[in-house]
Amino acid sequence: MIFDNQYIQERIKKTEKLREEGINPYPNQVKKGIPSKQFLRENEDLLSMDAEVKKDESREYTLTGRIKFVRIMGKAAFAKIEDSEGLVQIYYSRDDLPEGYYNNIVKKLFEVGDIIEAKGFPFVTQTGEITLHCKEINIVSKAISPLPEKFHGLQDPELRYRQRYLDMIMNAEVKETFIMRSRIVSLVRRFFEEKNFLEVETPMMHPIPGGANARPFITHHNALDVERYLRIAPELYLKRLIVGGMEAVFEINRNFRNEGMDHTHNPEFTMIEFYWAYHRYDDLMKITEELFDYLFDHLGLERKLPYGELEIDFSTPFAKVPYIDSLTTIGGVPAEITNDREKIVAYLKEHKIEVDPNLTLGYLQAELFDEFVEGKLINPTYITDFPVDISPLARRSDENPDIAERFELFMAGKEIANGFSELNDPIDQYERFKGQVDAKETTGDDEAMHMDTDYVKALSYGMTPTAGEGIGIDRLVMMLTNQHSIRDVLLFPAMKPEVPRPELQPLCDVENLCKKCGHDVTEELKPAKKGKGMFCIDVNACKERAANKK
RNA sequence: GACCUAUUAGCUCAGCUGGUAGAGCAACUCCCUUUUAAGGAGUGGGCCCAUGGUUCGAAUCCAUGAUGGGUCACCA
Repeated sequence: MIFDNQYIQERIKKTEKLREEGINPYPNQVKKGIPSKQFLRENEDLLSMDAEVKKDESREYTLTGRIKFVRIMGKAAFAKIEDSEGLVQIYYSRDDLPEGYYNNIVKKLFEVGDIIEAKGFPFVTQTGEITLHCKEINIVSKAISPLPEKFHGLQDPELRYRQRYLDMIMNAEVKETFIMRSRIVSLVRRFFEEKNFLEVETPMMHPIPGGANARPFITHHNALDVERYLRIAPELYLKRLIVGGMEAVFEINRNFRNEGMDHTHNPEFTMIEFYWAYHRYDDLMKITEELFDYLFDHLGLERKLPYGELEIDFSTPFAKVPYIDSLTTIGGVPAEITNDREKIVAYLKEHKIEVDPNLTLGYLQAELFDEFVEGKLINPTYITDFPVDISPLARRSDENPDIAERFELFMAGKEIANGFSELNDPIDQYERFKGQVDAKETTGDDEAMHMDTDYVKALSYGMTPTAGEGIGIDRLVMMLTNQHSIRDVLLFPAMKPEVPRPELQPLCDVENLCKKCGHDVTEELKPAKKGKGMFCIDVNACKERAANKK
């Protein structure tokens, strides 16, 4: 049973006791009191009051919050209660409350973890803390589970993620990160709205997974009796909207990828994707820099932020390095190798990286990039002009058909954004999908894209030249809040299921005799392992008895 | 997926080379009308992650598994 813990039982008894006293432990008609910070601010003047006891009994306040500390000193007590803004101290004593209420109710039945309402007037304690002197205290919600230890709080990361609400109660700074996250999302949304982008919502359940290279989650639609795939990216739907005549759209929402989990990957994660007709990929790089400036200005952040041991300089414009150049200038790969498939395979082998030698040049270059370049990109850097064969949805460069008009933005060694001029040639798109389907077959790449003829059909009606980009919101938040695990920027990160403990089996009957010597004084025996019998506690005496038996 | 590491009271943690479990906070019973992680006196509380193995004896040693964390690999 989930309530069989002794501490919970104690608290349930107190809850019953409240009911017996005619007090509802879960009342419904409670209004939020004055915010804690406002209470402290409005009574700051008491601090400079020229009086022996600094107080103002004419002011009346109601505070509501969760009890975090209680200090009882006989007939008077202090407690700290916490609301969403922070802690505030209250004081209550026997003689200020109705007859018997202090001794029998507040002192006995209210405890750390409970949410209460306190009414009274402000005063300043001897140590100079603005405190509410209570004339009335009421229960708002009784907690029957105890809170973790008050000083160390909740440390165990597993419990912090599984019981995030407890983490939030105990670790105030957690809330700060999520407040930042909310502000960032809000500002991103506002930025694009101010640029006259239209926010749209496209399907989360796709008949064909598309828009990225990733394995999807599969679900089933009963009425239609068809498989549906949770979306891995909204890209292909957003571009259908461009075909339909929308010229600037964006969507901020979840993508789902059925892949491994680690400190930068969660099965569901948040992206913004935006599409901008009559623009090209270099416009995207400009607007992305604008977005960062907008965020930093509105969040009041310094342009140089710490990220663990690193310092990241977010000053715009960001560095720009063409993909192939980056292999040499940043990755240190000799230039004569980077365009030769066999040399790349050999070079990778030298560095103890095994690859499928059937991979195309672009994929092999991607191996080089992932291995030698990505981790070294600390300050925000655009890597531009990607190989076409790893960019199946991007438009070819007019100058070089092997290169796509595509960039990715990296910082702290991690990819944050990916954007390109969109491929709007339906025939070329059809061929590229076919290339992906072939890759699926030849190299067994189960993350390669599927043929989406419906999308090609949409393109066949003509799509304006368009540029589109996706920005990983979770990773962006990590960068701006100096968090190193995606789990720390997700309120409820994905976790493996908790395995319930099997019910304890009753101990089978064991003779109360020592297995060695036959001694039968129960107090002098102790059980070995379950079902394995009893043994003497006094080993020497046992040996003696065993010897005598013979 | 590989390797390393952790799992002991509600929480935070001790527990060495095997001898049968400890502290602080929290809880319970008292004392205490300006405390700040309040203080003082006392009491109760443990499937030592699970299952096997070694052993007279395992929280401790070994194996396997579960879950968490870390490193790497995979992955846009």
